[in-house]
Amino acid sequence: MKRHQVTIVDIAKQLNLSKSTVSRALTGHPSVHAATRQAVLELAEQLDYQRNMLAISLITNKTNTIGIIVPEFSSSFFPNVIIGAQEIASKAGYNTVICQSNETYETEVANTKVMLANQVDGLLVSITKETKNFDHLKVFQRKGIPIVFFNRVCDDMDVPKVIVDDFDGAYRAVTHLIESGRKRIAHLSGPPALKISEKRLNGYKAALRKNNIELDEELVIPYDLSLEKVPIYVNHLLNLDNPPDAIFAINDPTAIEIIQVIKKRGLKVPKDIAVVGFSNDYASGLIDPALTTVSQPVKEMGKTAAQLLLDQMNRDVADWKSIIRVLKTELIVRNSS
Amino acid sequence: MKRHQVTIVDIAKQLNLSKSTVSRALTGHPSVHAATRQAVLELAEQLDYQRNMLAISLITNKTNTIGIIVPEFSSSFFPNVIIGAQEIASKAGYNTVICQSNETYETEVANTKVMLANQVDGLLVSITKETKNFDHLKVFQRKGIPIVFFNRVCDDMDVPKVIVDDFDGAYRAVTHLIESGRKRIAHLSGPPALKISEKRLNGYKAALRKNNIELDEELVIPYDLSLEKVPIYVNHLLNLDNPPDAIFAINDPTAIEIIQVIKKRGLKVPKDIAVVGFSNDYASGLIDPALTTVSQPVKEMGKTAAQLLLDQMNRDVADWKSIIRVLKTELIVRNSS
DNA sequence: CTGTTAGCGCTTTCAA
DNA sequence: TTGAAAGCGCTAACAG
Repeated sequence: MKRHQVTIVDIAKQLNLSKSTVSRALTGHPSVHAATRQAVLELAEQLDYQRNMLAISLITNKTNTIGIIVPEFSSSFFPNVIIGAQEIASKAGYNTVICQSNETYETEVANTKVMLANQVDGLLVSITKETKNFDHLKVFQRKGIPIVFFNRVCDDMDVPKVIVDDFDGAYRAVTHLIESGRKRIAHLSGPPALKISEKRLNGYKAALRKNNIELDEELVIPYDLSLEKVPIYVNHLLNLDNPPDAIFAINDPTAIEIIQVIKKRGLKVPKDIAVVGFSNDYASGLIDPALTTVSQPVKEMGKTAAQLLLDQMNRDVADWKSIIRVLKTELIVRNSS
Repeated sequence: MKRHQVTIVDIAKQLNLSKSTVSRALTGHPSVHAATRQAVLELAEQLDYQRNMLAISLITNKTNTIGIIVPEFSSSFFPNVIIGAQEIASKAGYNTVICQSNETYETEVANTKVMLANQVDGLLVSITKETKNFDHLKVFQRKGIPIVFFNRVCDDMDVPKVIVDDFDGAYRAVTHLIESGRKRIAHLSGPPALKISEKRLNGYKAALRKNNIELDEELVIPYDLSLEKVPIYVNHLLNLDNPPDAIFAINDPTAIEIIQVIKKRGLKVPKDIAVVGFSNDYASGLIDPALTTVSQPVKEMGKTAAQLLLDQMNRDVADWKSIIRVLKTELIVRNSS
């Protein structure tokens, strides 16, 4: 069937005006007779006229849409970042198109194609744990479409980034464990390719060093963030001749899994072994024992990233800046440590 | 700055062909010489040509986009529905635009405007707790844009809906409580305007009736789903002369809040009072004690809704059907009951 | 202040 | 099989 849409021409005909005059009236152009404008606006209202953004975008080469690509959607982290970003974007008159890459490189590449097809005016990205090649993202730079990274950033590209102070957060988390008397602190780390893994690992190491605890490589296990594998690593750690008395996890979902495994083995958290996470996800306060964790200003991160993106979009390509905004974290001590 | 885009004209010029031929080659039109097509395709590839969907949409009056409006984003429920819906949509070549209404009617109305501006080809909606007037949604029907409701549906409108068997789920949850010896079962219900509230309430009542337990109106409290108000109602219930020995909550977030409040008062779940939720959110299995709840096939719901929408979109308006798809729930008994 | 003209990038008749 | 021309709905010069 054929949908009918009310167009400027319809209004122009009924009012015996030219298209351009109607257009001007509609877009608030100053040089239109007040009475004319009034008439146009009234009729438009009455006819329920909607501007055809497709046509406008075709001309202006702007879609008023920003794209957001996130690795997943299931923990509370990314949805909350998105809430923040949408708040800022919609205030500035931008819509958002959201894609999730499902933590796979191929999907992420496909997502960028979608964004290109949608002709987004800007892109917010948090990369997958697999992403090592960034050509699909560099395309945007080349096309003059600004990009801002958040959380999981790409060091290769000279664009704005919003992160938290991962090093500092990890450092404080581990220091807290040491101060509560833990001697052998393990770290279930993330994929080495991710900057956050590296920085949190460095924070962990620095805290040990500062307190004259020798780093035991045996206690540091990098893993690929597939939660179903956590039991393997935790059991491995607990089966060591000299098992750890604390585990610092790369993130909260991991820490929560760790606690489950420990409990299943009949050990007590934190008596036998303390656990600390990173993120302060919604579930972390609810689990038993409640998880000690490093909280990130999640919504804030979304807002900041969106704001940075808007700034770029209103600038000439030549003036693009590659600011790195580092947000503060906060250590939340609960019962798991 | 001026972004440059490779267009059909560029290709046509280089190959000394007409725009139309290039267009035909690109769109896989049969009547084009094999060699010509080959040449066009190769050059397009080499030039990294991207079809301008705006222009195509302008002509075809189709955007290949479906809209999704959800009340919130913070529990695990809606993100998971969206994952399911996106899976089906993208397989069919559709992009998705997601909006969250933040549980307020005004935002929902604004969201529908966004969807209209984006000229979505179809809409998936779960309404807010406040939505009583549906004019903003009926607009879509009038314009020939199909709508499918999921989870929170509108009974006023004759369109496809995907829900779970709320009555049955509630019935079984409450029956389970009765069978485990509970005598005074309270129900923290949702806003009466929402169908799910009504149906779960009816399931609750039916289970009581079936077991010859008289309904005590004092034990049924409808509330507006603002979690911060849960303590008020729970404390009220616990302060009754004859307090309940179980609470059935409209959903999991509510149940989780209830457990917190009970624990804070120094009472034990489930010894002193059992709690049962509805949804099987991610957090529900983690909380202490693990929550007994009615699980819904969440991703499935998204998939079904998207499929129903696609079906409508490929049909003439006259043939639109208003199927109601009811998905099965499952009672998951854990430690809170 | 208003009308005319051209054109955004593409598809789609209608001819050749 | 290919080309020329018209037009999707709108805006943006350029005239008047």
